Amino acid sequence: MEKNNNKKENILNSATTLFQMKGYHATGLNEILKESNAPKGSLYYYFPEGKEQLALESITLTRDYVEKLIKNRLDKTDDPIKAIQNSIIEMVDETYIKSNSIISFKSNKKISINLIALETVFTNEKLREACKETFNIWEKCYTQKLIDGGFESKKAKYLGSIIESMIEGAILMSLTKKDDQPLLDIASIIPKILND
Amino acid sequence: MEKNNNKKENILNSATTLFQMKGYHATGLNEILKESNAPKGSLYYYFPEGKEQLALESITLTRDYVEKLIKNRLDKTDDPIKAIQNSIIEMVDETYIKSNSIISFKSNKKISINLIALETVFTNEKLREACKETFNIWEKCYTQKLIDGGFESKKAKYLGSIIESMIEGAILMSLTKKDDQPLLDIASIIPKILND
DNA sequence: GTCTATAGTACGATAGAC
DNA sequence: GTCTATCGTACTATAGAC
Repeated sequence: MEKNNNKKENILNSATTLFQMKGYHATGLNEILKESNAPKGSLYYYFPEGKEQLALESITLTRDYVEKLIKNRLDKTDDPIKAIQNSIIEMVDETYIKSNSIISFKSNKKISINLIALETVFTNEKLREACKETFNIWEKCYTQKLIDGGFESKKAKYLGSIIESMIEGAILMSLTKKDDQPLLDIASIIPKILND
Repeated sequence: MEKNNNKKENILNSATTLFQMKGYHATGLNEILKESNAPKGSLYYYFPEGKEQLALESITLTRDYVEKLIKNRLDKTDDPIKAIQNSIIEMVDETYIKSNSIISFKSNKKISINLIALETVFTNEKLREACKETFNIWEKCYTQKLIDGGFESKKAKYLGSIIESMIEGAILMSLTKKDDQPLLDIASIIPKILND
């Protein structure tokens, strides 16, 4: 049973990394299987609904993993403004891909669902809904931290939406430019946005 | 000659819309040709380097189109803060896709290269570079408006980076959630970010 | 210059041996 | 339960008729 889970986990981990790096449509099942050293039969045994199920579980895996990551980081500092600022700076180490690309992404990092979100906006409602829910959960981490820090509920929600947009946008820009400056820039503006 | 351009333009316009909606890998050449009522021979006559060239020209088309759009909108208002805020609000009408999806996107709208940017980060340097340059050009529109409005050059550049990240992130969120609130939220916070 | 037919490959998925 | 062989379909790209 543990063995089964390991096998399933291997396939899912490879799929998650590949979907996040290359995208849903550019990633072939053969590639996933090659990466995880599994035969095709295994894939359809553990994921009977095929590629879509694989993507769905990849999204929820990333959702839960990143949610814990954010919460752990926010817990490290009492002041919500500094906590949020620091948590963004910590993201830089994960997202910024140096010229020797891939490596940092490849080592089982689960960072971003931005690519699969955009890929499915017009083409796959089920996956789009999963991405939407994921963003909402991450957003709520920031909102809750602000509420705990004394912000009024409605304002905290508004600010949480802005923070989430900024972070996902900066990840997009940092990846495209292969430069961590966009992420550092939005981290540094956080106090101005959150202070009264 | 005009005729040729029209034929080429038709193919390119169809490709641009499909790449932006479905992505580079999910869009087949057959689909582009069907949409633009052209035979396969035409595509390879006008775009001898095939799909990659088609994507490259799609990106530059969108780059120039959106650059003009942004500049025109920023020119409408003298105060840079209000000008930028209003230009974001005007984006809402283009980006927000209601339940009857697609239609607003389909009517030849060139809005976003976010999807193709993320798709090519790890897989196609040429296209990634084109996306990077596109983001830089759009970013400079905001930076220049701030400089013209009296902002110090270095600060204007820093703020331009933040504005561009926020906008692209909010587009991502608005599309994924099918909700214009993320874009409206970041528009409303602009004065707080830009005021001293 | 314009278009059709088709090559060659890779895809997602499945059937069925063991 | 595990794995292989293979199906049918789509893809990008090209060859070559007109």
